[in-house]
Amino acid sequence: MDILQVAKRANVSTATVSRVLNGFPGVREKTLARVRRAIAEMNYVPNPNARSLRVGRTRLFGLIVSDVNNPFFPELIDAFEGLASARGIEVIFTHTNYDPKRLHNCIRRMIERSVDAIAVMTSEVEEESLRQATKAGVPVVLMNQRKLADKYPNVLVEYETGFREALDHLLALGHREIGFIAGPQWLNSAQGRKEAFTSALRAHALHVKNEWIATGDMRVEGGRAAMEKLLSLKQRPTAVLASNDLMAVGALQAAHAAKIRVPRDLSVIGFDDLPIASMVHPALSTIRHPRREVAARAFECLQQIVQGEEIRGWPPLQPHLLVRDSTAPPARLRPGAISRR
Amino acid sequence: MDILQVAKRANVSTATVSRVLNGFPGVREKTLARVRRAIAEMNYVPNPNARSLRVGRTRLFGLIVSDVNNPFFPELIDAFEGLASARGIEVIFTHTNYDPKRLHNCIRRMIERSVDAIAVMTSEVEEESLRQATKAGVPVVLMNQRKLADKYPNVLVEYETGFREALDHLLALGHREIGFIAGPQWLNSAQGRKEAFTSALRAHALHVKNEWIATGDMRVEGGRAAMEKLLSLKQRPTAVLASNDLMAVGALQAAHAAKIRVPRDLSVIGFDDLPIASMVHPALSTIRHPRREVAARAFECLQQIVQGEEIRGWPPLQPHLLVRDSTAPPARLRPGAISRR
DNA sequence: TCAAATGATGTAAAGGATTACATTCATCAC
DNA sequence: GTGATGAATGTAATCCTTTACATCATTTGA
Repeated sequence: MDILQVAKRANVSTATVSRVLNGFPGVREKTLARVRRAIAEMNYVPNPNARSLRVGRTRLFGLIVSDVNNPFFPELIDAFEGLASARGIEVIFTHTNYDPKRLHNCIRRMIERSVDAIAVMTSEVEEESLRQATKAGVPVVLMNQRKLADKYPNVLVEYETGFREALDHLLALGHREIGFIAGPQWLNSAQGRKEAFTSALRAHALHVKNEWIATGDMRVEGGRAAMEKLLSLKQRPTAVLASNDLMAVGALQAAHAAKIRVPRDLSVIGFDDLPIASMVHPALSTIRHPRREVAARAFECLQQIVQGEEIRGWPPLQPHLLVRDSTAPPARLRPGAISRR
Repeated sequence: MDILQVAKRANVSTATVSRVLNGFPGVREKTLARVRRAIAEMNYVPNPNARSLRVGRTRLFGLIVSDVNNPFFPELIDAFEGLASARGIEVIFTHTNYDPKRLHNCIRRMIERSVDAIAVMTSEVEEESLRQATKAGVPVVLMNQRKLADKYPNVLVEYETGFREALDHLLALGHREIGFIAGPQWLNSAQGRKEAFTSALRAHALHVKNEWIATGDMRVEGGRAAMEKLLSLKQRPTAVLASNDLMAVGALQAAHAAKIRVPRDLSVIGFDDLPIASMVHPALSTIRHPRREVAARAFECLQQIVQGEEIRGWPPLQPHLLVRDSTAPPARLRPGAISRR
């Protein structure tokens, strides 16, 4: 079942079979048919290792994310994999569990597998790890790594747009006291989100009130704790934005536990639009992170580099607000009081 | 940067370098050191294609799931991938989106990539698709496909145990009227779960009341609709089990919308223990599906087959009940009434 | 001391495709 | 009829590693 058998059966040389296989022009119609039939009859499939060995390309892309278990990623993976498979490219896939050391390993492994390109869709990236890829001649694309934006192709997402829309919405509802649940500032993405939030605040001529910014761990638990802190304040915000949906869900839980009703007594807005955002009660208003588009751009970008095309620069992607049920006009009660109807 | 360069630098033959690379015994200590140094200095990595071409094994496993976006799967993927990478095996990963035709494709693609083995962790499996793999000599392992259990290695999960525990719990709380939200019966897994439920009911000497079995689509929306149906009954159950957590979440939403408080007025138990189960309010009591163990067994099984070992038969895995906040003693009110304290 | 056994290393074939270059054959112009 | 042209096909080198077998050096046993 190698190409030679097919060649024999079709009474041609291996070269001709190869030409048919790869759609090269200049094979007579009749020969073509004969070869095709032979291929079909033997249901022959070419050996990808032999092919890659010779050609130097594997049609294999690497995809690295932070954490499969984080519901942010599945959609991104899905989109990336879908595009790849439509183009006959296979994806090998790993995750770092947020550990930069593991990123190093992941990249090494992928290079050893001689992937054609790597999409590093993690929140944290150390340049050192990327250098391996550069050295090995494997193109890389990153997600939202502004610090490395001039050195590596980068799919950018303009968080600020999302926050502005969220603030527009809250202001329109009448909110003026707006809190924020940030993530740990050593986390790249968390830092970016916080900066985007404060920047959006200023753009709306609101000033940043530090005690209204609590910090969580980007997970549900941390969001709950952060919200508890905000709720314990003498004067507390009437609306709270969270850096991600998981923390927003935690915030909802904290509010519920404190018998503060969302959205009547408090408005909450998340970020990302995870599937859970629409499953919790009340359904969470949130800023949709365009992760399918991120995946698509990342893929396309790699594809272009691999094919030696000019890589196109894109404007950053824009996240947009999705209004669901967790926002309403503020209660305007005296500070600390709890609405009972 | 091929093995010959390394050989030259270390003043040995390519055979010796290969021996060092693959940890074969019988290389003198000194030579070994020399070769190692050469490898390190040139930071040489062997070409996996050439290697696979020669050896006939790729150290590549395929993993096929139904749907990445279904929060059931990430943990399974995570576990599988973790085991693989610890053993120097890479995973190529696809999903069928519940479409048996795509399964066929997925398997074909993996065979074309000459993976060493395939884990088919989908709820639906058509034997026809598997035959490709058999024909190509690629071992396959399935998840919970009882119909194919004698033909293909199979990781079984005994749903019934979980349901029994759930019923034990509900009965102990005092429930006697127990409803069920089933999934579409053309879905393999949904059918299995329903059968397990009725069987568990009978094991507890409760009889199966057909109007208390509603059917959803295994998604949140379907769970909500099914629960609405159950709630509209004259005489309705005091507790409801759902075939999966997504539908249980939908059930929670329906109850909330109908101002029926869970668990005071109605107990709800899910199945799977998805991450959302602990995020919703009230935190969902559920039956934990041992999906990490499923992944581990699947992986181990494939590994054994690939290495030509005797494949071990395991007893089925047991799912267990996790009690959270969505179950409580029944209200014992007159039918249709709503508790107001 | 010598044959045999053992240990370390080397040589070269094999694995299956692609592809530069060579060849064949038909066609055409003159 | 002949040489040139171009289309179709073939030959064989190449990609890089593994590994059966060969070789050579050293040790062992009598």
